[in-house]
Amino acid sequence: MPRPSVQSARLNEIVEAAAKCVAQYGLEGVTLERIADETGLKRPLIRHHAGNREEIINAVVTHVLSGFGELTTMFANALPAKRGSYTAVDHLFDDHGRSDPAEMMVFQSIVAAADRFPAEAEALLKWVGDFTAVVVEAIKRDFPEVESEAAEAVAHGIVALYFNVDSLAPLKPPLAWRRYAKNAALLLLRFLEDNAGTQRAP
Amino acid sequence: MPRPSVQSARLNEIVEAAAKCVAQYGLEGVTLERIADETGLKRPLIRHHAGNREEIINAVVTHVLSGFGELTTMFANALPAKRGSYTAVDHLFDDHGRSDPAEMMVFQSIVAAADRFPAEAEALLKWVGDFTAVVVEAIKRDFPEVESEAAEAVAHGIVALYFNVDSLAPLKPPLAWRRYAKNAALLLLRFLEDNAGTQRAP
DNA sequence: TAATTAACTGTCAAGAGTGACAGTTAATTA
DNA sequence: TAATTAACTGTCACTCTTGACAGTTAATTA
Repeated sequence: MPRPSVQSARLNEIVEAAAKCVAQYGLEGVTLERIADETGLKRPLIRHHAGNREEIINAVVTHVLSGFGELTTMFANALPAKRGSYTAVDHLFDDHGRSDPAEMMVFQSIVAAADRFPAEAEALLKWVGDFTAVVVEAIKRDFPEVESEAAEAVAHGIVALYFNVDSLAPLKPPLAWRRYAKNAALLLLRFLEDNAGTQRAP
Repeated sequence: MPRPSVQSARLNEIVEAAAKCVAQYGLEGVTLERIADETGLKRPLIRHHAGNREEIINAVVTHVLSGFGELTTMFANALPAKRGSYTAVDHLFDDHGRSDPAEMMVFQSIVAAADRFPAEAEALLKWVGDFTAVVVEAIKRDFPEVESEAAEAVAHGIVALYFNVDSLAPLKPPLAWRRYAKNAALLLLRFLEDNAGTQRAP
């Protein structure tokens, strides 16, 4: 008999809006007023649904972190058993399956505030490791003879190129830069192609 | 006969302190109080020497940007005529000649705020292009026969790896990651070594 | 040593943001 | 249609930050 609750839906709206604020202004730039403007809701309502400023910031951070977690599993599942490393590169550097640009900026904000958010920073580091590990696994499936060190180097290179493209996106870099990044990633795989089983120290 | 002025020295201190604040808290997190704490000066003195909040933020941004400019020329000058590309990788991935970690965080803050600082964002983009161009030139000197597209891809890859290592530094990643990054950079150069003059499309 | 001028301090008013709460509106069901 | 409960609004007090300015201290030279 009560009025139906929209709490969870509103909470989601609010967290998404707060994420946009974090992306633009950083963690310190999150104000209830900005969230209110972004959502079209009145400021006191923001607090009613999502708690105080600190709770909202925590919610954004955990939301983004869990989003990253999902991204990793989706990414891992999208890789076929053979030539998975090439599929990975396609996924990462074609618009297909890109991450939300705002999320990447939240990522950077947490990194910058690592001192004040040690637990979150650690989770983020773990995520980067897990994400890279997915690429490493794909590489090892495709190139079973490759040395672990080389597989790690290539995987880290691919992930670094991906992060870089995404994190520079707000600067609106020339389109060619994305192509260069993808080509560089492919060059790293080419090395494995040409040297699998016959590595020397790099 | 007046008391000697320390204006310029103080201004420098203040801008450096403000840069630290930007690194930790983002552009929105810069407060005169934090700068005062960082420098040990009283808040009103901050304003006396460096102007109001907005002017200080602008000063930080231009200071960091010009620092990047210097970094580029120093970097370019440090590269010998032959095997300059390898020297570049050594410089970028060994502690030698690293950039101030705070500056990298300011970089990220400006990127995030690109909408509100279009001119600064453009300058930053130009800087990234210039910095990459230095690597491209070194590559072309070392591998004169290489296709331009491949040289760009390798240079972008090396720079991306460098940016990535620096921007993740606050997370205190495992030491191995830096080695992986350097190895990936070297693998990119290896590709040029093995394929100079006999390139096919990647 | 006295004049001069810059460095520095204390303090207050104005503005922005947060937190809290009373009160109003609206949707559902008995 | 009346009761119930959640969504929503208006507003006030408190805190934090900025901007401003009067006043004090200190170093240099005439």
